[in-house]
Amino acid sequence: MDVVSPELNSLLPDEIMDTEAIEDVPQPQPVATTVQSEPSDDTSVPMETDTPMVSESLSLSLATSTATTKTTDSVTGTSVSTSGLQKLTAPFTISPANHQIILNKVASSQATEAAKSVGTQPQVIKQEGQKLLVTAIGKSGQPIVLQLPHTGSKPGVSQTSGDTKSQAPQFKVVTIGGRSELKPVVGSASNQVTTLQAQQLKAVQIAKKTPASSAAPIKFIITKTVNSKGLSPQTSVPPVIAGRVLTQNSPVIPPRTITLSETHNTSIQSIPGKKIAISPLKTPSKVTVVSVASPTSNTSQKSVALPVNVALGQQILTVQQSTSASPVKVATSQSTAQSIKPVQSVAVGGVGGSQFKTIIPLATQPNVQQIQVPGSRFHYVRLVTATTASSTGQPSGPSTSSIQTGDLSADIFTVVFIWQMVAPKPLTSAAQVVTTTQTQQRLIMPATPLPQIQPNFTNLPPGTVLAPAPGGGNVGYAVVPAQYVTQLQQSPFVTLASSSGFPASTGIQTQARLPLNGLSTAETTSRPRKPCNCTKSQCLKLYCDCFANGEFCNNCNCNNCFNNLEHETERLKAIKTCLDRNPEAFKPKIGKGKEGESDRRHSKGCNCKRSGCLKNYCECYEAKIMCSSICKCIGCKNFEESPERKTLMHLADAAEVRVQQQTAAKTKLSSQISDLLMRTTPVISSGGGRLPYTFVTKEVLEATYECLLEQAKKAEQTHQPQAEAERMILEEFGHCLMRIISSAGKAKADCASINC
DNA sequence: GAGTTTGAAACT
DNA sequence: CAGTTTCAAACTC
Repeated sequence: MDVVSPELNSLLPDEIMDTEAIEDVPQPQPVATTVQSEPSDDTSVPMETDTPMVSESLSLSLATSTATTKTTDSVTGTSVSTSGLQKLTAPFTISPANHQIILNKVASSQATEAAKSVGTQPQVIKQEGQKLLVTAIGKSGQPIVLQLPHTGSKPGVSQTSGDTKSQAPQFKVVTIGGRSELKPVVGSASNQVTTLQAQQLKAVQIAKKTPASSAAPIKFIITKTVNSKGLSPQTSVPPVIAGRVLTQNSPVIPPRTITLSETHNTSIQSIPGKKIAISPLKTPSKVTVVSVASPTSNTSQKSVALPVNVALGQQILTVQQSTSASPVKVATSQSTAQSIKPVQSVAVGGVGGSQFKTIIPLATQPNVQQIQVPGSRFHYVRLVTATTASSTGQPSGPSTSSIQTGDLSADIFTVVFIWQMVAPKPLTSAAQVVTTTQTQQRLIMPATPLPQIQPNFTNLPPGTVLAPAPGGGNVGYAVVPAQYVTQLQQSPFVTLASSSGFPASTGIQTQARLPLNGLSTAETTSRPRKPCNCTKSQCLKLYCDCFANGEFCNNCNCNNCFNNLEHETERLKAIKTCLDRNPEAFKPKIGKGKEGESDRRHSKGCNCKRSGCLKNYCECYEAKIMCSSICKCIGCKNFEESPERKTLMHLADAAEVRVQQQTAAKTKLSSQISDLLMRTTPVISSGGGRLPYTFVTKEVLEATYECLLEQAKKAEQTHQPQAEAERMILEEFGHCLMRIISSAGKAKADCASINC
């Protein structure tokens, strides 16, 4: 494992926070209750934000950001509403030691302290001593610990704060934020089968400790919605099983994968991976979920797609399940997945449908968990050590999971940032990377030097780059290119699609998109990155755009390419070399300008001499920005008042308009031709608006031919020029076609009138 | 598609 | 840090 200098952290923020590169996912603006992350959080996450997306990026809010979150069962129509729910703008914290997942920002201590100040305990969902600590980022949120229930716990039982031993056999719907009553817990495993199959909804109840008494816990709702699609009625395994929490410490405990996610045509797969691809990336638009898996885990993981709405204090984590998810697979995977792997993964689907967050168990640490949270562009994952987690329970049934309030005492050692949600792809068994994207993904995983966790990172695959956060103490960062995930998925040994329980998403764009050179997200996402053509650099130098963008070469034309998983060592070395040479080598070149200057400018400026900075040789021009004072160009014409530039821009605009018009014309013509063919093509079946008869019959063709021939003869007799003759013939042909179409339409109408 | 131009990256 | 070389993309024909 390589640790890069703290400078790496400095380059992360810009890209991370550059939300322009993030694929646009509809995210409703939070109502007044939305909690904004504090800029001060940047201390732990040194990000330079070109756009004020901090809160959104860190937000786990998925389905709704409004104060009131309502989860409705698609089948039964039952709904659970939580008032005062807000976006949970908290990163995840994972405690490998105690299976704790803390959804909180680096400054989780702040939230924890705040919670303590009000006398509240972090809400914990425990399973056999495993805790999920969900805390709001920044100030107002109180940490919530989701502790997995013991197997023997009874369904529907709400856990009070401090009762870490009590176990809930199943997920419960818990409302957090002012509501004292607990939602009825979803039925037991057996019940869940029926209930879930019917309702396709799973609710996770999370009890929140109240400051004064645990009797009236504040609730936040975690609901799981399973897509009925593809769900076989005979399926013996209910989606609820997916949410089952098993004791990781137990050797026979099946790997736990809890997917709280929108399954929107996306597949989430948790694969026991041995590697984590972490590499410094250049652009913010890419976010890759990196899995830190134990090399020893070789069993299948269970994944559960859960729409989760988590309201914590004033913060809310909302996850809605998409309808496209295949619950059948989930159930299957869960039923099949058994105790071999100690991996827990939680996937949370957001409204956007393509976004996921995954918390993956780190290495062999039993406490490591995977969490996928869809719906949030930017995610935070922190790994913390939980000192109070209890792990004695045995996983009873697939449907048993409980949420308890519990103590949170953990040492933060690792922080994982995940942003740029993407459509999940099948994961490889060798890697625990969970998410894939239509857009580029990048995973930044801060790693802390805690000794107990350090061993885990030794299992990271080559290419992993870990960097300590500047002044972050025990917090560091690791950047992983989304491409890594893609490669893992493309690897021959990656075949979890069938076992993942999630349908493999189709049409997923494997090539990550970067807001390269300041291009907008739409620009970068609308067109695929050009394949490189490197011949001598082995794609391991910045000459290679793929490498420079932190991507693996994919479908490129390069020769002797080393920018792939097969040459991880070389790649890592090259990355280090580049970083040694220039710590900001992978930082976006287009950043924010000085005060009063343009919002975007080249970080280093160009050095053009002959192009006048009006050709794409110039990086400024290529990025569609003006040259700035830091440029060293000669004969620059790329400034605001430049007539050459204006002319060029006008020409470019005109050309673009022409292209658009041509495209539209082609589309229209194609549509017309298609429509014509539809009308004239003989159709046996009368469905789909097709004409029931064959109108272009042999007789029609012969008649048309006669007409055309007659027109030709007429032209010849009148000694018309060839061009005129052709025109006449074509004109006649057009008339023939019109008559055919007219006849066809009339015949169809007549047919319809007689109901044929 | 081949060859040229260009400027960033890499090297000295 | 400056000059030179290498490199791959952009551009031209």
